Amino acid sequence: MRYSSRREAILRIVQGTQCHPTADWVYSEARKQLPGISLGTVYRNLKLLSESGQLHAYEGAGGVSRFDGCVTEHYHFRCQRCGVMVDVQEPVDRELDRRVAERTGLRVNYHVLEFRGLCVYCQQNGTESVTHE
Amino acid sequence: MRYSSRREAILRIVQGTQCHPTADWVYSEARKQLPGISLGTVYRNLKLLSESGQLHAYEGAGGVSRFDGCVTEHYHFRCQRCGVMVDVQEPVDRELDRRVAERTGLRVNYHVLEFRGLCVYCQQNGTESVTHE
DNA sequence: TTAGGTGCAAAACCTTTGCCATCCC
DNA sequence: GGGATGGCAAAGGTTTTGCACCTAA
Repeated sequence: MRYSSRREAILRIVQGTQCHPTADWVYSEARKQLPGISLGTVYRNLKLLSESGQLHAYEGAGGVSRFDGCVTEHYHFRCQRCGVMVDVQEPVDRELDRRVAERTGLRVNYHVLEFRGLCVYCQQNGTESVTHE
Repeated sequence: MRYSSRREAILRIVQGTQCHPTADWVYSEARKQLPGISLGTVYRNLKLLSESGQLHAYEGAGGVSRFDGCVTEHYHFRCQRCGVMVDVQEPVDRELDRRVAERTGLRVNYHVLEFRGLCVYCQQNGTESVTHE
């Protein structure tokens, strides 16, 4: 994969945030640095970067993907009301993969675990609008 | 929610399969019984049924939702090559939710766990086409 | 030089929605 | 009768893609 300034910027943007951004959020950030960048380029590079393991992609509610520059295995929590995605500090259980593989014959590479519920903000603001983050 | 023959048929179709179907698959099955049914109706009812807890929806790869008539908590495996989704018989760890909730202040209702890897078929047919299931 | 990267816009894709007719209750 | 449902088709939002033009190596 050849060097490209757009790809580097995109990777840095994703790595530089904890917010598990959508492609659209990355696009608007990228335009601050590279006003001429196009949305297609953002999508193309997010895909390339995730295929090459430099970031991770998670399918989100409503068919919107979220990206994560932290490629160390970890779990997530997603708020059922506002959709915010945060990291969860809980040890990853690799033993689980081994056990399932042995029992089923499936080849298990890893597992994705997502807790669902209400984030702290939404617990306190249940009836208000859904724009915080 | 009032009775409707389309909704009943749709629910039965989802409950009657183990394949975690997409909306499109449900649509094509439904047309066998009700040739005049429309795709919009299938989507509307899948949404209603999942909101009322009579089935579960999972966001899939490529922004495609898959539905599950088995609403008992359980884990899944998804093949990274062909996308097939199967149930995994592994006890659900509710203690995990309690622990995370206590530690983080998040309200955790449940968690979604998906194993990823290669299904038995794809382990043996790695280079062929991707249409089996 | 040249294969890979980019901008732009169109297309593809899945899903939702508006409108009017139809069906439960 | 009246409000929920359904058919149809158009619109919506996200992501991909074709093509001509750049750019890194």
